[in-house]
Amino acid sequence: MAADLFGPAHGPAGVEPLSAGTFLLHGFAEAQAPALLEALGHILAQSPLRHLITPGGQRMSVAMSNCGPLGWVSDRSGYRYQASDPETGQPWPPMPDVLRDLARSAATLAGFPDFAPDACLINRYAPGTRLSLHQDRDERDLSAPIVSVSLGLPAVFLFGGLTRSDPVRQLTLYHGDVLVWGGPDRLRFHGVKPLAEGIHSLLGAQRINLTFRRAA
DNA sequence: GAGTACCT
DNA sequence: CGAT
Repeated sequence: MAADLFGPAHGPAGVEPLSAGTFLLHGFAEAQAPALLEALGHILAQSPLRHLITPGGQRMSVAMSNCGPLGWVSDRSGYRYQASDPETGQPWPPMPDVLRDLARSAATLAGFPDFAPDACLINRYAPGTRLSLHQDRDERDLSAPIVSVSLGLPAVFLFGGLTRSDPVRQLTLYHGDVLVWGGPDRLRFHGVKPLAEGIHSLLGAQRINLTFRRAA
């Protein structure tokens, strides 16, 4: 019957609803991982990973870069999106089609059709790297979802509510997983626990996270 | 407008 | 969050 061919009646196979506007696409990017990493190599040769400084003056443990028309940056003056890499003065590298198309198809599967990201934040986690609980609220367009692609070592993702004190769920994100949140969940607090030591067969001792947004 | 994904 |  249809459920055998197309998955269970509650949704496509491999799409796990976590909340009204949040979906975990197990292993959705796994087959594309080599192509994604190839594209990433070219991007990072133009705009290298670097540790940004928070407005409070602290060095972030995550190493970041961007591709696409806009990139997220933080320094002593605050958080913002901008069209050029402050490190090089050049525009951020273009967003390769393989990245944009992956994000778009994942968003569609999660119920957010026509997702057209104009920013892709690239985060590298080494063992011990963490990202404390925060909201993605620097984007002008909050109607578009966030699409998060996990590559390499697994990480414990923290997924809270709409206020900082709401209870926080923990879920492990594995290589190839894609998490999509939007609509009523778009402003949920989230973060990542310190990355555990390990060696991934493709990426070695690191996790790479790609986060696609519609910033403008 | 400040503060902010930083720290204990 | 607070000031307006």
